Amino acid sequence: MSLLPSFAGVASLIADPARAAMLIALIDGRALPAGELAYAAGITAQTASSHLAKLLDGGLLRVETEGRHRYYRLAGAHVAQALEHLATIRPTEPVRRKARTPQARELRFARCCYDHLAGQLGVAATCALQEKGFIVPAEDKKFDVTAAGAAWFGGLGLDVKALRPTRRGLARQCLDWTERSHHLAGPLGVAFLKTLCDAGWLRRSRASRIVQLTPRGRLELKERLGVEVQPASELAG
Amino acid sequence: MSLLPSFAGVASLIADPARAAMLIALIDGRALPAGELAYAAGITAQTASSHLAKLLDGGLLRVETEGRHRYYRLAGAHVAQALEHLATIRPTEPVRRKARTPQARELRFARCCYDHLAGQLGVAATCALQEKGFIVPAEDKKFDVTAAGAAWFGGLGLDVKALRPTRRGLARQCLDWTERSHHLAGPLGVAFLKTLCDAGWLRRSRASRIVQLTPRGRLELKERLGVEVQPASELAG
DNA sequence: CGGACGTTTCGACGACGATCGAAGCATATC
DNA sequence: GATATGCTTCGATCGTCGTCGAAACGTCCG
Repeated sequence: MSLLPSFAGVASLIADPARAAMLIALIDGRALPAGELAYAAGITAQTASSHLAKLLDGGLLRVETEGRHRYYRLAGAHVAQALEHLATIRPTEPVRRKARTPQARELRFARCCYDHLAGQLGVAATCALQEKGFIVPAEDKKFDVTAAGAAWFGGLGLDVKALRPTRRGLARQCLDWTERSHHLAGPLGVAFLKTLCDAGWLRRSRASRIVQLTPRGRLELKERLGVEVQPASELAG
Repeated sequence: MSLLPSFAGVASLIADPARAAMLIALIDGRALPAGELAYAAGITAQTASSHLAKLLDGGLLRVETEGRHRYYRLAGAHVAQALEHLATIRPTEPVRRKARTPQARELRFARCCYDHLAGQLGVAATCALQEKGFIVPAEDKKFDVTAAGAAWFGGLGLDVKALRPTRRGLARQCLDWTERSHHLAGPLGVAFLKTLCDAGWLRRSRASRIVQLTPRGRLELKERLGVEVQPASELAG
């Protein structure tokens, strides 16, 4: 009866490895041209074009034409969320730990998700903020910022009151890809990452989504938040 | 980089219509035997068995053997969440409204989901119950029944106090497929549908899951709940 | 035990769809 | 205009997977 066209249909769109690779490449919200997505998926331009058309129809992507390029991006945050939730499902068997590339390791350690901090560092920081009572989980996947929290952010030069909440609130809980936990997102999350970068605690890579923790940043995070992390290079993987 | 090997794999498990139907049948957390799932998906027992084995491997289902039955259920709340988020993705385009068969139209208008009311009518009624303050959304996808609500149900001859809550509560929020919203489920939902049928407001079809709204029912629902709906036969699509 | 029932395994068939080569369009560059 | 580049459409091939019939396995019941 096909009462659920969207459901299985959407899943089948994600099910193809090539399409999944493209979606993953787009998950941080960037817009990429078709050719680059083809490269990311390891397929020819023709095949990629066909896939992109399907994802477009399926409501997973949006596209903007600019000159002779066509830039594709996720249709919205709800798509990113759905993808992230999908990733929480794992095969039951103890999946053999694959040896990760150094890059993958760094990416897992700290990266930007849209414009906020994600990865082990992002989750650790968010946990610490909660433990200190600076932010508290609220309904609808949001965080409330406490008075103490506003003061603490202020000490970093981040004026919480100056931030303009979007329709979805000031601070949101964003499910973390690799860590299976939440990290800080929303306008506060964006400002937080920017503040930490400006202060020289973090460094964003230009080419990828990797975020590096500087020695200075490591020290400050430990002192101010009690967050103690190993740099990516020392992680087992 | 294959940071998420299981990603496309999990999606492909959901992508099959038969498997999707089984997952949907399980989305409220109940455990169902293989045969019933086969029936729900409209396939033979052999085929269903193969699908169930895959879903099991994929970490989407758990199973408990009891006598000669095998009861399958979702592997956890995270699976249900992922499924629901998937359902939020819709084709962008007001996809050319397919001419639905009269049956599909009726099914979309009102049907029973297990033993409670679903479809446009189910969602409308549930929304009205919330607006009137008779039920309020609670944690863990449950509804709480207010004192006013208990009184209102009592006026219908439905004694809320006489209902025995299951382990999952007295009233639950069940995701509605076609309407992309929640409707009332759980013991209260079951009793509600039964009461409305007994009162002659609704009529359940014996062969299918279609539920018909009688003229009397239409009038009563409008007066008592402020619910105003068009009968299925007058709907456009 | 023997028969009924629920479930799984095996094998074969058939259809859907992912893929790429070749060609067609559109835009940019000279 | 002519040519290169980025992307899409068309057509054909091929592998994969969903499907069911037949049969085996296990449990319940008389």
